[in-house]
Amino acid sequence: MRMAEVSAKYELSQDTLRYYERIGLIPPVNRNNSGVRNYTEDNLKWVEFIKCMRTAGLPIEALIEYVGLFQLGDETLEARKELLKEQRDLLFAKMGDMKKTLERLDSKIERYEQTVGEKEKLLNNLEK
Amino acid sequence: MRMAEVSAKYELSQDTLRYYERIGLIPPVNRNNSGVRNYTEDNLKWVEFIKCMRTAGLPIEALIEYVGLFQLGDETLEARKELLKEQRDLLFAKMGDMKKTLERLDSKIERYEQTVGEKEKLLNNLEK
DNA sequence: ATCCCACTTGGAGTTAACTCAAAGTCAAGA
DNA sequence: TCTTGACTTTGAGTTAACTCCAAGTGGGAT
Repeated sequence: MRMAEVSAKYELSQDTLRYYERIGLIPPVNRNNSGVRNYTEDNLKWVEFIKCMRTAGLPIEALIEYVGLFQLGDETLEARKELLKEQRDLLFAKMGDMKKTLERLDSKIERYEQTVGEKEKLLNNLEK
Repeated sequence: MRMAEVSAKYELSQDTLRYYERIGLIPPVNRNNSGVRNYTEDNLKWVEFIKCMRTAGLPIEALIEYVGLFQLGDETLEARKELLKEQRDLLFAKMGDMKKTLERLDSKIERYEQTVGEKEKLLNNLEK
């Protein structure tokens, strides 16, 4: 699969795809004999995985490390597991913060609804 | 309350507190006659609110707009409500993405646990 | 009186994560 | 043959959100 298609499929700009590859966030993609990238199924899986992780806000640096460990083979299973656990816990904590804020926003909005409602009632009374 | 204390209480650097005030993310804080900030209860509430919102990742730009609207008074109740709703929905969506990623990480970690476990068993067998 | 320390301002520097621009190559179609 | 268009590389530019630095001031302790 060529870059244009990959870009469309995963909604990542071509620049971003090149950038990710350049910094080692996805493993190198093979080229045809004129240097054009040809994404394999395996490449696509990486792209999809990285996109998912980035969407959730995992830092690029940690993901680069994961990809690097992966390429070193089975020796790094344990290290990869620990890395994922660490990021999982960070993500979990962040979701906790967000949940608190979401609740706070919800009750704030609720109060705004009431206040705006009362203002309207007042205006209605004046009209009569 | 002086800045050092506010900084400690909310774990925001003094630089960040000044920055927030400079860009209008918190309303202006009164100074004593030698120009030193003196945070009132009301100022502290803003600091705490903004910290909470920022921790959840709400963009500074939206928060500046909220503070601006607030300072314009009751005319802006409706606009403020809409702004909060919009940010709430964005936050909610983001949490959805993160939940998906969290689940994916959890099952990936689970698989790593199994794989690492099997490798250890293999090694144990070799030792016998 | 002098020294220290917590503050002040204005402006420059940093980091993460892209994003864009310039100049070049190659294959296919008119 | 010439052009078009999708790609290539290298390197610079951008954005958000801080973070740091230099130079200055006012008030309290020694």
